[in-house]
Amino acid sequence: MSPVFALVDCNNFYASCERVFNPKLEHKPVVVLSNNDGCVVARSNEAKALGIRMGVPEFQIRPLLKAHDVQVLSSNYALYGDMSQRVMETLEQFCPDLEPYSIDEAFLSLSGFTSRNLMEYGHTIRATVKRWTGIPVSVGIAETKVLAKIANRVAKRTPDMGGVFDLFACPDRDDLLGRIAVEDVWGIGPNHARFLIQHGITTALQLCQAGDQFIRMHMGIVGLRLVMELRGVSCLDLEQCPAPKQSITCSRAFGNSVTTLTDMDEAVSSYTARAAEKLRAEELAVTTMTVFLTTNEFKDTPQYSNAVTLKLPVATDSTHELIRAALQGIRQIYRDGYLYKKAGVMFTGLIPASQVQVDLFDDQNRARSKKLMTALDAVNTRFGSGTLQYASSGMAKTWRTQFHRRSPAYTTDWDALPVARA
DNA sequence: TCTGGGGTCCTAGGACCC
DNA sequence: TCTGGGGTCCTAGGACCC
Repeated sequence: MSPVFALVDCNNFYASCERVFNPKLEHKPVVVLSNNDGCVVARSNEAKALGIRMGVPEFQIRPLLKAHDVQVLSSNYALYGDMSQRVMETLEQFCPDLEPYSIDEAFLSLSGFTSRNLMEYGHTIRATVKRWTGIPVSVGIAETKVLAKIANRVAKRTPDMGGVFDLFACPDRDDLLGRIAVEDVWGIGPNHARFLIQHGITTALQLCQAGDQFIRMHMGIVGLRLVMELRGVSCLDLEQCPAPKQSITCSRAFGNSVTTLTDMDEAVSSYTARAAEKLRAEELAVTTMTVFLTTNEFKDTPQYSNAVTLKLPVATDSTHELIRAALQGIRQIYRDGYLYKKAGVMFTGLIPASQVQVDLFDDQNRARSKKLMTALDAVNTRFGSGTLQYASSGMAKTWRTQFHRRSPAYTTDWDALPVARA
């Protein structure tokens, strides 16, 4: 059975989520900002039409935002995560062979569906997701993932396609690939794009026709796979059972610069607590932790960044042990006299929590600690994250990430349920 | 004078993704 | 004044072992 992939991708996902619960945003330019209201991370079509680029700092386009009455929102990850789940559950109804690829897109395997009219099926999927979740999606269909990505792009950018494009039904594929810029191919980043253009390869078609040796030598095995996929040879399979996590990170830019070890301790404590929650949610324990901090690279002030990697004596998932280690780490790298902008912790060497090797001389009471963590997570899930927290995370939190224009958590907080008035 | 070969593990860095 | 966060995979090189 020759493979068939569909890529279903939500249109302007964060902006669309906001619109579902706030219809006043309909037909207006909308942008969603990153943490600390720093950069634009999502744009409605109207905002794109104004020339607002992805990733641009908000302060640089402030006059434009004002002039066009652009609706500006802080990001609301609780809302987007929940909406993502609804979209994925809807897709699953159509096709159990589903790989959620990111918060706003999923690959479907339609290999067993070739007797159907794939284009029509795509339209049914699209209409149902819209009806059930309110989120508009685009569907691209082809025989490899890389080509499905391209098909999806075509679906999105060609309004008369109605949001679905089936590459199998394309009469002149070379012509189509010839119109796709090489830097727009999935897997070609800025570095490889620059290199390829220097060598006269500027379109997906030219990349498709490049020599295997040349690609292997300059872009490695990953690049070669990508080119094979462009040629219609499927090398990237649908990954249905997600591989176990390799790492868990929590890092944030500070709302205000941190200049004291006390504040740094608080920030790193709370990031460690957050990362530990994620760790327990995955039922993992950590053996190695990296702590890092850095100054503001955009500022003309003295620069410093450093990181330290600590091996934990026993793999653990308990917040207080991890905080203790993190604070030790911070002491090794913190230097007075800098304006710190960001810090974080990364857990690597993750193992299933059930397989922790206990040290013979281990002095921790593991059973007690496990009960405490279970209770802590339960309270914070029920009453909101941060209801219970460690004293070392501090109270004032002048460094805390800022969200001045956040929408309510419409779907995950009873108090924020939208109210319909008759 | 003549200085093997192959394997594993770890780490750092680069490239990419959304 | 104001510039995000969280991941993956691959590769090269060094340490170490037999």
